[in-house]
Amino acid sequence: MVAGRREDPVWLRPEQAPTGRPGELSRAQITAAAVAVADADGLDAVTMRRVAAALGTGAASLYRYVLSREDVLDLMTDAVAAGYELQPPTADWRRDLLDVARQQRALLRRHPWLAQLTLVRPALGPHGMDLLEHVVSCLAPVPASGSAKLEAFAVLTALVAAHVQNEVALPAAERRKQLVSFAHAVAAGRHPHLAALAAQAAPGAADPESAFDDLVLRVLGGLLGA
Amino acid sequence: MVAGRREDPVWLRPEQAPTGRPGELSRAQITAAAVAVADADGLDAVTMRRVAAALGTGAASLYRYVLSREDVLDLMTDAVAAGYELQPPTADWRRDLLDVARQQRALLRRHPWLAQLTLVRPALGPHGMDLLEHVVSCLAPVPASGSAKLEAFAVLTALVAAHVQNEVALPAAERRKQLVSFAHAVAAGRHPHLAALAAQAAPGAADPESAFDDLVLRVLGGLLGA
DNA sequence: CCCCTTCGAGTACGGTGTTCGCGAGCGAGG
DNA sequence: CCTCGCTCGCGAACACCGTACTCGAAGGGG
Repeated sequence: MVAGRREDPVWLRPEQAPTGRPGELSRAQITAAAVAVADADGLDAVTMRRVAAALGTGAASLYRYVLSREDVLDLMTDAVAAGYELQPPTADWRRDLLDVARQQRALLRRHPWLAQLTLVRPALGPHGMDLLEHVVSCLAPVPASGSAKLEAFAVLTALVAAHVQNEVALPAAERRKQLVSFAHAVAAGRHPHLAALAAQAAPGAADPESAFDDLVLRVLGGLLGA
Repeated sequence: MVAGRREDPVWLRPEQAPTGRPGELSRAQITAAAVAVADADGLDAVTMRRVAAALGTGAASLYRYVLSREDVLDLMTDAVAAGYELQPPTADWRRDLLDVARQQRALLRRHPWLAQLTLVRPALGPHGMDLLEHVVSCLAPVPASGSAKLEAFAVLTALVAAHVQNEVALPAAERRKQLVSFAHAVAAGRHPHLAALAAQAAPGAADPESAFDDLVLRVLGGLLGA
């Protein structure tokens, strides 16, 4: 029960050795520095050297606190998850989960790199577990199997992350490529239904907040029964 | 109208110059080699040097056919999308879209790296456009706005990709970490609802095929009306 | 046939994550 | 109080990576 096996998640490994010279840094500091770098210059800018420089130390020093760069990414994910303000469940689980989704969207918009991380490297640290506990507790009155509830959590998370990624976290060049491809396909004439869709035009794009709410509620309804 | 601007997607740029010495390779060959490497050793193994080596050439040569490594990834995505066997729409759009989702799942399982790519770098090449056209045509009788249909396509794609990623495309070490974290959270006792869920146990996990079908149909129902 | 253009690819550059080795520093045991 | 054993900090090094430059070589249209 001493914990700390190399293949365990970061959060279960002891941060410091119990004996010897104590460290000058902490995982919390490393995590904060990494988040700051990612916020400023994106996820690719989160290199060991860069994070270390932000802390005024050398890259190799970080490995005293962390096993790999992926550990840093996991820590970043959970650090942001600490930002949820979980309200006690009400009688209306749809409202409760919509609130969670809205908070997730807000966090993802504040940290655009998180969308990619959530999608490609789903990590559940302590704060992620708290979030999951909260969601499951909100769903207590819903007559669905436990696995269905876990699935709902996973789907909701992925849905919001993908949504925000399309909203803000995709490089402008990528979005431009999509548009050009679409326009080209329409112009080529071999995609009549797409052409019809394009002709129908986007009707001013209703306010994105309520569109998001609507999307989440629809998916939730489908997942967990009307 | 000559096409070929540097910021256009790969598929719109001419593959070869119209004059001068013709190339010995082709984008198709490069794409096939890259897919083979990814199938064998994962997406991270798809390096310019490795793909070039598989073709018996040098890394720098690939840049005669491709602007960057990201171009190669886009080509890989669309190459797999060529594998869809799109049936003519029936009267039952739910069945039609479920068929698409099943095919997508099968393709993703055959090429596990694609899940990550789809989630993090959604690319719509010619075959992707054909797929989108097909989905939209299946949805013709559905009374929903065009943007709602596009949204449904995006959600469906992301949903299936995330699902397959959790099924097969996540490294065993990652899945293990999730389990350990979960068990640890339950054992710590501060997550009663999670503990209840764990106690309730997974009831033999019903056959994953029908679970997938069920998930897709539920989400579709929520998205596009009962 | 020749020349212009493109192709092939060796070499090089600046970067990455990670390991090694070693001196420095701290805390505990005698 | 001193010393021993440990850990920490971190410069240097390794094996790669994506990509730019720069040639000589090679093929096809005039």
